[in-house]
Amino acid sequence: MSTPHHHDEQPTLTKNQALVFGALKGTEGPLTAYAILDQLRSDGFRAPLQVYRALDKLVDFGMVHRLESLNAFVACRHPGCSSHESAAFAICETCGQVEEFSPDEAISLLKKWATDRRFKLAKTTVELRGLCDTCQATG
Amino acid sequence: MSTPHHHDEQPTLTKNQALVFGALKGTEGPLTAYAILDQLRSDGFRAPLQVYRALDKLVDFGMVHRLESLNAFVACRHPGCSSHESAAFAICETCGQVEEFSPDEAISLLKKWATDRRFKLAKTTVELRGLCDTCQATG
DNA sequence: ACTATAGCGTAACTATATTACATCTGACTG
DNA sequence: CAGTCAGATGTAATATAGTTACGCTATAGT
Repeated sequence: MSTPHHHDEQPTLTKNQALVFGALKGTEGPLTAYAILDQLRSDGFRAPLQVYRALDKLVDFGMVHRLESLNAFVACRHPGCSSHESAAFAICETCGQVEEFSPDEAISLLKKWATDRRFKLAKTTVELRGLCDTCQATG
Repeated sequence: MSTPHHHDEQPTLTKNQALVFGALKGTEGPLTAYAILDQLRSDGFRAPLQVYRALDKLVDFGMVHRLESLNAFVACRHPGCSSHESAAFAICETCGQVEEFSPDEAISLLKKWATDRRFKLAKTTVELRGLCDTCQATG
């Protein structure tokens, strides 16, 4: 196996990482760390740290995103996990659905702002909260 | 006094709201709710809820922003509290300094994305994490 | 006075995340 | 093979963040 690097295409996952990633992939919408823990108790998980450790790695690999405004996590839906650096999320406050998108132009403008200020950008968080199409119609 | 509305210019603050706002204004950088609580114990604050209730109102008034990626709060630095809707934050991970700015173009693009998807936008979170100019030089 | 609304005080609790420390496992080295 | 080193794991305890529940207070309108 090759040494795992930040943002490798397909890093080899440990057992715990695979279990946590599986839980996220198998769920539509975000999961909190404790929700993942509960799902994985039958697989032997006992403590939050087991989940947080796996999540740290998965986020580092670019396979999972953290939603800051929800304290929750989602599997990356980008085929091939491209462009995590420019990921943004639209979160419906009614149904909880999360749509991941890549507002490249907007992100470029933010990067330009950072460059102009000599701010060395490590991570960009863009999260839209509101009501999805369906929930507006329903409500 | 006029009835306080969302985003009125200068809403009358209650005693607790004024204390919490004062704590934030008097601090360079963000404060967590519990940090505010500790600061205000000498003013009679005893419980987190006293802080959270005041913060809810202050955020509603547009006088305070919540930083989702820090679980913390900052006083709005915009003169006259204009353009809270397009506020963004650059957060230095070394010194903790927070710079508020208004990336109007980027926000417009995000709004357009939302409109195109019929996503009814309630709140936009834009937070840049990284290293400020000074801390790059220092470190 | 009666009522409605907003604010306040306190306790208990839930939810989220980290620290500390011990153990295990596989890979590399001499 | 024994030594050792890094990464991963298991567990408990603790720290940090936020909410629910309940009752009381203040003020404005009728």
